[in-house]
Amino acid sequence: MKLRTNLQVLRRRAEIFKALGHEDRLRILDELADGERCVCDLVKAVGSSWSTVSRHLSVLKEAEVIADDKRGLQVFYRLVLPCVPSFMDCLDASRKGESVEMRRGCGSGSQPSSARAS
Amino acid sequence: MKLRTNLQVLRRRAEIFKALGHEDRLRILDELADGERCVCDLVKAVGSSWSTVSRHLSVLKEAEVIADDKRGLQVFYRLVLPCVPSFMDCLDASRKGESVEMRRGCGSGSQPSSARAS
DNA sequence: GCACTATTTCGCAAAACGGCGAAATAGTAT
DNA sequence: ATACTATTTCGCCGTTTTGCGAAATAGTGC
Repeated sequence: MKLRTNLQVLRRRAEIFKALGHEDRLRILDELADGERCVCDLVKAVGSSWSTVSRHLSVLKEAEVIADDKRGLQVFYRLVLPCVPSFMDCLDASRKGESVEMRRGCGSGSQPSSARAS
Repeated sequence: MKLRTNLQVLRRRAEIFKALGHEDRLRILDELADGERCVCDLVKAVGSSWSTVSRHLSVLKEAEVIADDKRGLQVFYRLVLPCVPSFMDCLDASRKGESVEMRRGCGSGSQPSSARAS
């Protein structure tokens, strides 16, 4: 019998998931998985306007998924939430339609990590 | 040098994150973490109208985070995405303001799992 | 100070989302 | 078929999110 998770915790989780719930923001995280990047790099990677990318970054930062670091004229962003990359790998393992059904064992370290590259 | 993740994969991930990005839907998943539940139970747990809860369920089902099972008059839902619960635990470990900074080791099996109960 | 570059904030319009009650659907029983 | 229960779908409407260009801000060099 597990106790019900309290509202604050649920809200915090939802904030993170909302921040992650956008294709372009996931593209940004994909870039940051390799190490920090300046906004200029991320603008190139995403392909939207500076203002749009900047807003995506502020959403991720507000949720504390990423953090920034100003150096000179540039601002560098880096991934801060530790569990994101391995969770992504687990999600990718459950491609839509392929029926996973509570298979355990996802979540730790580095999975085979297929599904890369177009 | 990691290759860029392709668009389809990003879209699939975003769909899942969007589905998870709502307080009430996380409450539903919290209930389902204990085992399957009929819609009536979930309506009680969430505290919104049937139509609203039903829509939340359809969002989660469409994203294949949960699956349903009709038995008689009732519909039972169950969790289907294996990595969700452990990811939640990792998220909870990074409470806002507490600075996690790339600490690895989240993601596998069952963490101490604090943050339960109001 | 002025010019220049990198980035964020603002203000707007379009699209997506969330919640509700009413109506529709489906299963069971009589 | 009718009645009853469990659940989903629909239509409306208010709120939030998104994307953009323009303007604002911040850091550097002269």
